[in-house]
Amino acid sequence: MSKQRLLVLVDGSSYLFRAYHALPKFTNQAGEPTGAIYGVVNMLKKLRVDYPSEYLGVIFDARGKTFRDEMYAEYKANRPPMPEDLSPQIEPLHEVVKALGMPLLVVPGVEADDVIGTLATQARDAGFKVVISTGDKDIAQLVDENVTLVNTMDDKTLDPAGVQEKFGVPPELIVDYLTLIGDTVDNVPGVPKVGPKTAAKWLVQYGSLDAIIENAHEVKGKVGENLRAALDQLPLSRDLVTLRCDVELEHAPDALTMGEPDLPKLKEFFARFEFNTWLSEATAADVPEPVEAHYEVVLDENHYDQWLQRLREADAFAFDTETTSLEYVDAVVVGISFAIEPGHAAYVPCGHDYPGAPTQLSREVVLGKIKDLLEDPDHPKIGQNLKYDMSVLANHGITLRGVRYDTMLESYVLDSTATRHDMDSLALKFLRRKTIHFEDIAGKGAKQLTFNQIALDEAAPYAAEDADVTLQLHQHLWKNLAGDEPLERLFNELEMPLVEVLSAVERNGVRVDVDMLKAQSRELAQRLKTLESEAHELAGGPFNLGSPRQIQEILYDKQGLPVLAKTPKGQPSTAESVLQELAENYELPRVILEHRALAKLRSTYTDALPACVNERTGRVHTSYRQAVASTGRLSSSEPNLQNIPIRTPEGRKIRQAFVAPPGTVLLAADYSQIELRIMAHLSQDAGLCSAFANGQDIHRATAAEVFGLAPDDVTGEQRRRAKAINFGLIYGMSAFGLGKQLGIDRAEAQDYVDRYFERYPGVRTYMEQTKESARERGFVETVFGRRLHLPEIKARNFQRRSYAERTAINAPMQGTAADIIKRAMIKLHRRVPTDAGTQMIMQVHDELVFEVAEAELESLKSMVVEEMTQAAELSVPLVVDVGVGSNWDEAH
DNA sequence: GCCCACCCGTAC
DNA sequence: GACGTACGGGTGGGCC
Repeated sequence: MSKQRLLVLVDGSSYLFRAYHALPKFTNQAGEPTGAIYGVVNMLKKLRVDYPSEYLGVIFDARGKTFRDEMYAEYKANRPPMPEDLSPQIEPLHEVVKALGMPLLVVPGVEADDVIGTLATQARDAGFKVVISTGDKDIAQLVDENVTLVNTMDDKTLDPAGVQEKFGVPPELIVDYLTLIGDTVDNVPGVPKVGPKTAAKWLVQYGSLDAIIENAHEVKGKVGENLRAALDQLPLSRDLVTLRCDVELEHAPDALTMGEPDLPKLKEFFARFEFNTWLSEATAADVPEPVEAHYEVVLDENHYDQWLQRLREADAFAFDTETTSLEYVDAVVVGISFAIEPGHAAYVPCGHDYPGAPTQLSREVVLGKIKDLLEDPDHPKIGQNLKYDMSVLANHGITLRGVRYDTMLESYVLDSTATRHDMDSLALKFLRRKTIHFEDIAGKGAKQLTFNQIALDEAAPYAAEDADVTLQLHQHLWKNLAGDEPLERLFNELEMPLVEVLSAVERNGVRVDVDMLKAQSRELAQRLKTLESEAHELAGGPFNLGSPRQIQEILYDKQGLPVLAKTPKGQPSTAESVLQELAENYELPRVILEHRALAKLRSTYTDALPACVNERTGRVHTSYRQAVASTGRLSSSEPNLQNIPIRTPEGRKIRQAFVAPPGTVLLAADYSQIELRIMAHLSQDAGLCSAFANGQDIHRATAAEVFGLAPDDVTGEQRRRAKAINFGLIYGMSAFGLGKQLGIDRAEAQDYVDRYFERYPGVRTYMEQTKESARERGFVETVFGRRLHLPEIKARNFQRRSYAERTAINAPMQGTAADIIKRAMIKLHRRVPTDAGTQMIMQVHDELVFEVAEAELESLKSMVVEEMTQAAELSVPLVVDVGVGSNWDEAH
């Protein structure tokens, strides 16, 4: 015999009002009211404990008029408007209810009570027991032997006997009862002077409202007169208080089933509203059940074959390579680990050599047997930072394909502002799991072992865990990513396909003329020496020119120069802009500046770069980091090739050392003003759009507008100022910042800004809307759906909030530009022929650099321009400038 | 010898 | 306080 099904219906609107009035006026740090949300969610949680039914619906009133307003113009006319700190709680509450996994019903044109009446009736007829959670007495009319009420605030339940006891009439007379009493709040007229007592007395005496009406003539006294005077409007009142039980609904009661809670969303809400206990609960619940680890070490061919078979049969598998080095171009595989289901993983060592190491399968056998599988695009792979594994495998002639899920990128796409996306951090954050760290088994510092030197009983659990944890992370992260269409597309169509492109660009490397750099170093050293003596002479004694602290002492303490600015720590600043100003009147700052500039070039570039040339390839191989910059940009490190000097002639000489090998030339293609173009696209500002559409020099056009001149009459200085305005806007700069940048006073800078916004009003609107949307949604996004979370956009702390606002303005532009060039890179990687020596070798945010076989120059040039300009359809054209030369400086 | 915070400067 | 995103070199102090 099956148990009778139970449907719980929640009168959300009734609880919303009751919670609002019952609870103190909670607000979060950002000043958002949260009390009513807290109260309702608290009630819902309690209800789930009391009635853990499979079927449940939470019903709220919709906005706007209902059929009762049509029936009776005065309906609810006495009701005060909704308090202004309640209405902003409604939408978020709906979202929380959904995130709790509860079916939410908001039906326009009727009231929540009518929806409840309809569902209760339908459910009862379908054989359900129904419990209605409400604080509203009107709903007592629905009670029968299968429908009961519960007031979750005070835990009182009402069955038919309870209704009789409470109201003095049975449920079927509740409508009549309410009609006689009327409702002052809803402005339903009843019979004046008739309250609960009289209504119940009459109904007991006569049996129904109709009977009372029939016998109205015999009722004595003032109330009798009132009753007779009210006779005409009683039918209307009865209609108004009668719940409709035939509302057209999308779903039958048995479709109202509890879903799984959306824990990430709940966490987001609970964090935002500062419901910290629930936040911890949700955080604790958002961790998969830990599974027992069964890790195997594979040492013989038979065992390996079994694993290979399972890998081939799996829908997807996680793997990780262990190697001799973090340097991807030199790393050699010493083992591979696999996981197909959580808790089960294997490590296949194939290169551990230490005294007493067990006999292992050879690298040739291990890689040889798995090559086909790794190269098969139809076998999806899961990994953490797969670009590295891809490169390591390439070192052994294996082209990794089917690179489908990179957990590092899953985490990055979900939240680019997280500071770390390495496996250990992700495991701790998402699985609450403390993993074995590399340093735990390899040691650190000078005596750090390479992986092949680590004993298998330590290495195997570490390696197998890597594959296992990666698989578990993927399952967890993918649950959050899949189904979020924009993010899923960004991941599938942009970030994952980019992995192999970046791997190729890194492996291609750049040829650097080491002799040239070394010669530059020597020359710089000489000039530095001269400048140093000069400085020491001016200072009246030796000091370290590389030490800001010592410079500060000399300039401000010993020589008493004016302190024009301080560092964030409060120390007198010796930054360039400050010394620049001091240099107008003093000699020493000028010398320090020149020394600094040259010392920077030497230490960071001419000395450092030669050390980065790989011995085997003779080229420099940077690492592009795909999960670092919160806006979606790439970053480059070891060495950073994205900050090679260009502005000064001395700096540019370093670019001359980035050379094309014989038979090739360098081609550099960069987007012209891409971020301003994106600003035009996003803001749809007419003036900005038409300036780009007409191919104008944008800074000159801006100057013409701001200074009220014809473009041809704009001076160089005016153009420079307009350029500063344009860049400042992209960064969310204030008038203060602009003034400082241009060396003008704040009022003048404000005047520029005002005139700019007067001429380009769309830009101002866009910026305001972006901030507003960030406040509402908690994030901003790029044209291609990349998100950047801004939890501090509502911070009370001015500094934090302002910073979030500037980020909100900048991120969509910077991020869209990043998306666009990534798209172009993917397309070009697929199109560029690989046989004649042409290859992509660098990306610098808005620029791509290719090494091009001379014979292919013309075709490549048009291909690059085509793909870069077509990488996005904006409302303004994308323009790409191309240069060619034997070195990177010439190619500009 | 190693690590880290700080200051500074390079790029887009 | 005031301009977004990065990386990295040198100093100088603390720690082992």
